[in-house]
Amino acid sequence: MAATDKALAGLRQMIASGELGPRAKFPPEPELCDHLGVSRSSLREAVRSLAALGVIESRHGSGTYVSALDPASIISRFSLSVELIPLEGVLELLEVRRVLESHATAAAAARQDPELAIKLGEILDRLESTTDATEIHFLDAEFHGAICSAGGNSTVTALTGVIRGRGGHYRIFEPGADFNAIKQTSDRGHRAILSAIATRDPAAAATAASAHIAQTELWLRALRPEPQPDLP
Amino acid sequence: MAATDKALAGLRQMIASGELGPRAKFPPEPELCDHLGVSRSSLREAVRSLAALGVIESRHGSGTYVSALDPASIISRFSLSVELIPLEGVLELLEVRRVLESHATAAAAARQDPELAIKLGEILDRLESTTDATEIHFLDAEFHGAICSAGGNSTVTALTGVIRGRGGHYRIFEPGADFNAIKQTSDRGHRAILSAIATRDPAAAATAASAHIAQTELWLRALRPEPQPDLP
DNA sequence: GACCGTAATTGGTCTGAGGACTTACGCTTC
DNA sequence: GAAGCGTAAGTCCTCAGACCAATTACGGTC
Repeated sequence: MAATDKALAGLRQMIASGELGPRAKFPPEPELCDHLGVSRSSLREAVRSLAALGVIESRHGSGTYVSALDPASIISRFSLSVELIPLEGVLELLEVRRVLESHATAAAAARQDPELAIKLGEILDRLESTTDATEIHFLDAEFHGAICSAGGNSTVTALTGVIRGRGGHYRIFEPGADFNAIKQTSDRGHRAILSAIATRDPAAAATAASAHIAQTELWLRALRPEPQPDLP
Repeated sequence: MAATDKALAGLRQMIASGELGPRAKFPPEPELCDHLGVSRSSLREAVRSLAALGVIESRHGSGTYVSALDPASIISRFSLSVELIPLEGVLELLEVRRVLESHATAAAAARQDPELAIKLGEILDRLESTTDATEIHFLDAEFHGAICSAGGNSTVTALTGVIRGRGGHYRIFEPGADFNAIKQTSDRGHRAILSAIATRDPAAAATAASAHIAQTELWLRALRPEPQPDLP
């Protein structure tokens, strides 16, 4: 077995066996090297692998720790890879988002939280009064994110958030020929979702959310140009 | 900016900008080090990070390549981290599986593929005639996996597969007090799903799948003992 | 008891060397 | 001329040692 793989397996086993629970601290690197029987380079590469997956966190000068191991933060790490997926793959991901977010929107509507509808209304007021692509993207994420949070499953919120972030790299809302038509359709979709939530109608909320995201899928299918995400 | 982060950003940018497409080959390590301005150690740690996320593949003696970048294979990489999530988190994940697999099962029922029903029936015949925990787990995965595949979205298949793999580490089907009752309930659930698919009733299929997975959630809530997954 | 500076601990980075695997090329052979 | 084979080049993998940077812990000072 290769050195790095051996280290990787050893580290995972330490967590899986319960020897180290969430937020627990690993022994210092030299000690781990001795315990796992690999060099420091190989150990560090293994640690990096698990850190990329959100399982481990290294803090300079402090130590190496097991992460909180909650699904939401682990899923958030996917954005690093999902943002690189080409358009064809994004369409498959959007179906996942449509199904999950439709479910979450229905749950949000069933929750009967009056403050949610007020908050969403404020977001939409701002969203409808702007034409700046960046701000549109931000407010759209805030709107859908708030609904998913109200749905009560943080894993769903994280997963839909990652997918939404990827789709956002395709500039649907760039000022252009169809900009006004697309923006109006999008705004109407948002209002339909809010209306269903405000009237506490889960079925209507699910349908509205599903239709709204399906519309996004259609737009993405229409614009097949090359992706050009800006990375930090 | 830290060296490894600089290398990580550089590598991602090479892919995101389109300079390197799926399956493209990276320059040799020394060349990349020079281009990115970091040492080989830092570069290799960055490569390991992206490899863990399924974005990059290193082949010993050959070179470093961009992966196929398809959503299914990237999502499959999640199993490395999802398998370490504690029980509380698994319950949230199971809700995701319930929603997605319910959707996929409905889609499979709508597909009207006679061979699918035959194949599923054979799997259930074998599943109902065994009491071996390992074989039960394997056949259960085969049954649900075949249905998801028929649903037509490989991302959904990969995602539900990862979650199912995690839940499987909790030994619901260990011979014990409630073994017979649980097994019979599970078998009935599978038959209900198959029946809905065979009669091409998407709504019934969705309901049956949802109920079946919801039942699994109940069982997992009931057994709160420590997780003990066996890792390779 | 609170504050602060120093020392110890720990992860981050770089360099250099040799080993292991894959691939490509040229040679031999039929 | 084509197939098989062995060698050589290319490339990633692993190890070792040294030094840097950030955090933490300790002791002294006020």
